[in-house]
Amino acid sequence: MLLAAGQLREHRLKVTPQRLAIFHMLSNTKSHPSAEMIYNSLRETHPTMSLATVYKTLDALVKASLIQQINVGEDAFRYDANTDSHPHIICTHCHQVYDLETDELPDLKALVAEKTHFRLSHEQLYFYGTCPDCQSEIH
Amino acid sequence: MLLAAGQLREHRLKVTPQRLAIFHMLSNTKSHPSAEMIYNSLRETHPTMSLATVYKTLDALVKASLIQQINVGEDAFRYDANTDSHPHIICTHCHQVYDLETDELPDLKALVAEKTHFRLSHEQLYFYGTCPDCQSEIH
DNA sequence: CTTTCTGCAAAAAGTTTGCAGCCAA
DNA sequence: TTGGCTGCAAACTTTTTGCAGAAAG
Repeated sequence: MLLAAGQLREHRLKVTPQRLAIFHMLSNTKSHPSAEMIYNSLRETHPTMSLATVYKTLDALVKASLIQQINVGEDAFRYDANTDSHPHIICTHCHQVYDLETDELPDLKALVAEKTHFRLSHEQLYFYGTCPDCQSEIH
Repeated sequence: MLLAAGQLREHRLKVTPQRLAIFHMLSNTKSHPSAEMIYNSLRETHPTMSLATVYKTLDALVKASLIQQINVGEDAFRYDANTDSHPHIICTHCHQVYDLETDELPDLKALVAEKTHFRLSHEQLYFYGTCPDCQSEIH
């Protein structure tokens, strides 16, 4: 992937097959996978890659602001190639994590900054419930 | 503490000194402590209490909906005796966690439910930044 | 050729569990 | 009395780290 390689180079990160695979996989999914999920999904194509490498790569990508780490309240962190600080909605039944379009919600940052006098850097908004698919499945 | 004892009994939990101490400590702080912080702060008065007991007690209190567990994105969980699902604001400098009054923010739940067709159960809203105290300290 | 990266294994950190004895009801 | 609770130690899970060899630039 030329694009990914360029982005890595810009941050003075060496372009390795492992990094390309992880970054590429994250860029082409909407599933917000955990480190373990990434590791398992790349096992077929990269059978020698270790879980430690997945963690080190994710750490490098987060530090370079090429991906973001999110914490939906499960045991493990999830990763997202969309680096905007956008709200997520999580199905507590199937554990899928979906994006919410930012423009669908009012901007709270300015309001909170005004009320609290904090200098705000980012926010994390999570909504939990049952997704439409799981709702019909339960019935 | 009579109040706390009664709340424990209502949920068929035995009233023990350890549970009273933990519940009481959580009810009288605004600091959203972690299990470790609770353990350390009760060491003086309850030197024989183990960290495992703190975890088991917190688990029992969460299950009884007497406290809530929050996940501000740090390594460890934090606990809050305020069981309403209210937004938090976290100082990334001093790691303090503050409450935000719910009525200061618009209610997003109905809006999100309408847009996504999820059946929503709860939400977690976290704002990150530098608190006023740390802002002046840095200068 | 230098520096960074990988992959293995071991360690760390937070949390959970098994179990024997203890205590609230 | 008895079923639930405590406290200890051991286990477990996710993530981090040290290090030797491998690969990128």
